[in-house]
Amino acid sequence: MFEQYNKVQKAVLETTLQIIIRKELQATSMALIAKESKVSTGSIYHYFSSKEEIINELYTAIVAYNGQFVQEGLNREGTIRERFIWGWERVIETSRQYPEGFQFIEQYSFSPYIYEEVKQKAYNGGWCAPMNKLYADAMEQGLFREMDPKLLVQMHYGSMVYMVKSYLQGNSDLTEAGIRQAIEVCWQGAIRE
Amino acid sequence: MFEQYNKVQKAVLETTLQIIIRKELQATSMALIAKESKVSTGSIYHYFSSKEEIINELYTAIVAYNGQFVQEGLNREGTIRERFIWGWERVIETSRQYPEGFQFIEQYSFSPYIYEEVKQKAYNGGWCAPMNKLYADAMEQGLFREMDPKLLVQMHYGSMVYMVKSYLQGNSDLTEAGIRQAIEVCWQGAIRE
Amino acid sequence: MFEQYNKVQKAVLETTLQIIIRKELQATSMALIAKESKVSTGSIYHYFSSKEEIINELYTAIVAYNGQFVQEGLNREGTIRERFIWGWERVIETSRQYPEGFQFIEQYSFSPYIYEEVKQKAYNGGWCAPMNKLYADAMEQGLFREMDPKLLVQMHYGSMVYMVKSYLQGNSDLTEAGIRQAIEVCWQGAIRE
Amino acid sequence: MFEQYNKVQKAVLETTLQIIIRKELQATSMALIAKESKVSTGSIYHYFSSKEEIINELYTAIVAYNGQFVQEGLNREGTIRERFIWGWERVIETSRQYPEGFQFIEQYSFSPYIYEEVKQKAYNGGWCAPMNKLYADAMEQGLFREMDPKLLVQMHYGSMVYMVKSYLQGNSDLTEAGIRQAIEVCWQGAIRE
DNA sequence: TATGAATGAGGTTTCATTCAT
DNA sequence: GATGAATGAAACCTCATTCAT
Repeated sequence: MFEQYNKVQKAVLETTLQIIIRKELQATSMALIAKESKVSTGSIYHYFSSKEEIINELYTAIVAYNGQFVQEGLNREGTIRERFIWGWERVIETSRQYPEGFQFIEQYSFSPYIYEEVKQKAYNGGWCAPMNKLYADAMEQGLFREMDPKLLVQMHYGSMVYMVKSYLQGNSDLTEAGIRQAIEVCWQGAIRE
Repeated sequence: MFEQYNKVQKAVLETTLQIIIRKELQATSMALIAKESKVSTGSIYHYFSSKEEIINELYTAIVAYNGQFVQEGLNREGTIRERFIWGWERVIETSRQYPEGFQFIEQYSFSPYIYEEVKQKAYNGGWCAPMNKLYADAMEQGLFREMDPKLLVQMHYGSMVYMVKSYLQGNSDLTEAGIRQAIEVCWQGAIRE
Repeated sequence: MFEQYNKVQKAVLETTLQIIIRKELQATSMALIAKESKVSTGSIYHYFSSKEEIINELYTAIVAYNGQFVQEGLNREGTIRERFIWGWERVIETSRQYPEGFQFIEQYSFSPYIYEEVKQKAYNGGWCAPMNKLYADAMEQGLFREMDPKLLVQMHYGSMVYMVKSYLQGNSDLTEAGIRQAIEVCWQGAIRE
Repeated sequence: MFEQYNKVQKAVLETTLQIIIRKELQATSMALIAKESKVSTGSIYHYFSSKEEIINELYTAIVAYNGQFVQEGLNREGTIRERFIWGWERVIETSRQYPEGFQFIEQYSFSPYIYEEVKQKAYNGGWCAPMNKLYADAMEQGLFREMDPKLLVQMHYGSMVYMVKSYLQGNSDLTEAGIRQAIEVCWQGAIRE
C-alpha cells in the first residue's frame, strides 16, 4: 500500500494507520507512533514536517492505492454491466484487503484535519471520475435512469460502505454471494424500467 | 434537540456540537467549550463527569432525537410503500434540520471515543429496529427481494448518507424531487422483479 | 520593581530575571522558571502567553521602573549642573539597586528577542527624553558644546554602563567619590571651553 | 577576519556570526549553520567539538582581529594625543568594517556562554592593555586627570560603543566629523584642567 | 451553586550530537 | 575527510480536571 515510500516512511504510515483505527486520532501521539514504528521522533520529523502531514499523506496514499486498484477493474474491456460489477467488486475488495485503510478514509473524509486540497487531489486521482463516466454512458445509452450520474455513484458507494461497516462491526458476513447480491440491488435500482 | 436537559447542559451540548463540527474533536477543548457556551469549566464538571461524557451524551441525544422523529414517520398508518417513503424522507429531513448532528453521528459512529454500550443503546432506541421490521415484513409478503433485511436497511441508509454528504459538500442540491428520486432508486433496487 | 503585577506574575518575572542573568536566555527554560518560582507551567501560561512575552514584559517593567526613578532626579528644581548630576547619579544607582535588571537591559537591548515595538515604547517612557531635553537646553544656553544632544546623552550613558560593568566584573569599586568623578569626567567633556 | 582558519572553519564561523546577529543565539541551530555554510553537520563536528566551541572561537577570533587592528594605530610613533586619536578611530573603524562582529562582542561579552577563560585571554590579547598603558602614561605626565586609567578607558570605550549603537540603530550618522567630535569629547573630559 | 485560577502530565516539535556509509 | 540520516532528551506549550473562594 505504501510502495512509493522508503522504509522509514512506510513504517510510520503503517503504524499510524493501525493506531488511529485502534485508538482515535486524539490518542495517536507522536510518542506512540515512534514507539510502535520503532522510529525515533527525530527521524519521523526528518521525513514528515508534522503530525498533520503524516495523516494527510496517509489519506493521499490510501486513496491513490484504492483508486488504482478499482480503476483496473473499471477499465477492463467489457459491457457496461460487466464493468459495473468489476468496479464495485474491487471497491469492496479494497475494504477486505485493507479494512483499516477503508475505515480511516470513511472516518476522516469529512474531517477538517484533512486539508481541502488533499481531499480534492485525492478525489481527482481516485476511481470516482471513471465510475462517473461509466454511469453517464449508461444513462446516455438509455440503460440507466436519467439523473445526476455523480449522485448515483455516491449513493451506490454509500450502500457499499454501509454494507462493509455492517460486516466490520460483526453484524453480517461478506460472502461472494452477498457481494453479488448487493451489487445486483444497486444495478436494479439504477436501470430504466 | 436537547429538550430533556437543563439550560446549562443544553448550552454545553449545543456548543460542543458546533465546535466539534467546525474544528475536530482534537481541537475541542474544555476551555473553548466553556468560553463559547458561557459556562465555567467548574459548572461543566458539575453537570458532566468528563469530556468523554459530554461527547457520549451528545451522541445519545442526537440519535434519540432523530430516532423519535423518523419513527413518527415509520409508524403512521399506511402501506409498506408509503411508510418506506415517509421513513426515508424523515431520515433525510433530520440531516437538513440539524446538519451538524448528522455529521457528528457519521463521523463518530465508528470512533472508539463513543462507548460501545452507548452505541448499542442508541441503536436499540433509534429508528433502525422499526425500519428493519418494515423491510422484514416486505420480504415476507414477497414485495422485497429475499435477503437480510438489516443489511438492506444499512445499504439504503448508506445511500441516503452519501447523498446528503454530496449536498453538504456543495456538490449537489437536495430538492424535494431529488429526495423522491433517491428514495425511488432504493425502492426499485429492493423489490422483487 | 514589579509592583504593578500580581503575586504570580511578580514571582515569575523575578525568577526569570535571576535565571537569565545566571544562566543565559538559552538555558532559561520554562520548566526551570516554573520550578524556581514555584508556579506551575500551566499557571505561567495563564498569565503570560509565551516565553517571549515574559522576557519582553521583563524588559518593559525594568525600563519603566528605572525611567521613573531617574526622572525623579532629573525633574527636581535645580540648575542644569545639579540636575545633570542628580540624573546620572540615579542612573548609576539603579544599577546598584538592581544589578540583574541593569545587566539584563544591557544584554538584551540589542537582541532580536525583544520586539522592536517594546524597545520603542520603553525608550519613549524612559528617562532618555527628559535627559535629551536637559542637554538640548544646556546647548541652547551655550553651556554645552554644540552637537546632537541625543548622541551626547548616549555617549555619557555608555560611559556609565561601562563603568558599572567594570564594577560588576570586579575590576573596580563603585564609591561615591568614583561616581562623582565619572560624572565630572562627562561634564567636563561636554561643556564649551 | 578569520584568516588563520581553513576554508571550512572560516565558512562556519562567518555563517554563525551572521545568523546569531540576525536571529539570536537561541535560534542559531547547528542545522541552520550547516545549511547556510554549506558544510555538513558531520564536518562541522570534525572541526569544532561543540556549538559552544564555535561561539567561543568566534569571540576569540573577533577580539583578536580587532585587537590587532587597534594596536596598529595605538603603537604608531606619535604624541599621546595623536595615538589617542588613532586608537579610538580604529576602535570605531572596526565597528564600521564588521558591524556584526562588533554587535556580537557587545551582546556576548557579558554572557555566561562565553567561557571566563576565553574572555580573559581575549582581554589580554586585545587592545585594552596598550590603551591602558597610554592612559597611565598620560596621567603620569600630568596630561590626564588622576584616576584609575583602566576605568577611564572603559568609560571612553562605552562612549564609543553607544555612539556606534546609535548609528547601527539608525538614530544617527557616523561621519568623519562626528567621530572626531566624539573623540574630542572624550579627550576634553580626560585632561587635567 | 458557580467560578476560573491552578495544576502538571503529556502533547508536539526541535536540536546538539553521533555514526554508518 | 565528508555526509546527513538517525537519535532521544528536552524544549515549549496545552488541556482535562480540581478546588478554594
